[in-house]
Amino acid sequence: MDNSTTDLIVQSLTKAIVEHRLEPGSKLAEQKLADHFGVSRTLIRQALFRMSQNRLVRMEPSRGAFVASPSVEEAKQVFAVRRMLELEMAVQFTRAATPQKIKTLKTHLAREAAAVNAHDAATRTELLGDFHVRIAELLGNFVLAELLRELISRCALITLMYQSTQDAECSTNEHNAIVAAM
Amino acid sequence: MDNSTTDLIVQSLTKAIVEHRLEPGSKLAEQKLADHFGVSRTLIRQALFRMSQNRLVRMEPSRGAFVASPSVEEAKQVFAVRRMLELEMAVQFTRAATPQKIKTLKTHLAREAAAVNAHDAATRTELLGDFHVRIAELLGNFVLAELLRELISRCALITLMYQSTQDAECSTNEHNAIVAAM
DNA sequence: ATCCGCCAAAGTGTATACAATTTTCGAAAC
DNA sequence: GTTTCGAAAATTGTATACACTTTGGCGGAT
Repeated sequence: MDNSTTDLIVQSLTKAIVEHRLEPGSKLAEQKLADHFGVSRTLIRQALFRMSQNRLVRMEPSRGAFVASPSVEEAKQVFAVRRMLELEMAVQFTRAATPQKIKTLKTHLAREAAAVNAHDAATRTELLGDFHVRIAELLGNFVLAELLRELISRCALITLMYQSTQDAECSTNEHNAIVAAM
Repeated sequence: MDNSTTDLIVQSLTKAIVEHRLEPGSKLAEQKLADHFGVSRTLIRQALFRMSQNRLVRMEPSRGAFVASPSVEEAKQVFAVRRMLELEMAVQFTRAATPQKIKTLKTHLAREAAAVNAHDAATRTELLGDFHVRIAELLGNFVLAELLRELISRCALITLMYQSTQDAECSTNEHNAIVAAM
């Protein structure tokens, strides 16, 4: 089946949510989105359906789709899972690391640094998350990489929601420390 | 939005795949399924779409949906992720365990044993997987629990595919050992 | 002024229609 | 006998239609 168009819509909406252009809790009316993207409701529904599966969107029966607004409790759990995976992943990576692989990570860190210097918050956040996805890929575990990507999207939404109260995200400095330790 | 009907279809198909009534690689024609379930293709497509997200179904553009047949490589990766999570989870649980919680697990083990004695392979497999989901729930992390459930479905499909070559699943004995160690 | 019921408007849920693509199968060519 | 071509049939992808539910507001009763 061809879901390339749906994919584009998912990506576009995901980006909008993660970049906070769509606020948590706001309604995602199907017809409005359909008009906006110039497609029928069918494709919009598919996209919303998918996004409700990775929890960026919440759907209520007969009431429609809304940008997810995870509770504090759920937020903690998502972070806990992410931490679990990334911790164990770091351990495994230090065992499997080769100079070549470490070099790849260092290249990534350089890009992070560039984004920080350019005060480009959007790509900075993106790269901060990608760091861990990259490690999963270097471990050769693409299943893990994909799972992480999903978790990271959820985390991005959460950090934006609770920005003021919580700032637990990995910093570029921490990433540098991790790579240095290998 | 109401997806209760779709949910039923997903559950039914998932069960069929995990119980090996639908072989990996076999075609899932929309109209046939629609007739079988007595609904329109719309709902079938939603169900297949969802199942392709948790990788029990693979979809090819313009060619349709097929029961997934993960490669050996992917199988290893899925197991690796599952092992990572369950390992770290066990560690955390031993720290957070209370007599009450251990008792809950023991009850679960009793049910596992019953299924083994009754030679009920289907519920046995189900309970073997549920053991870890239960631990996640006892940890209070429902996000983790749900993630695990998904991974376990994938694992079930994989073990059925490679049954002859690989038998790496946790046994009831191992579960007993884990609980005893707490 | 507030509350209740009712109707219109808007929105969702499912089915169906239709275009586009793939598959199937038979006949012709080699 | 095998391969190749092409048209019919089947299947997928998207749009649209329609029934049903929710929402919002207006008028009247209290």
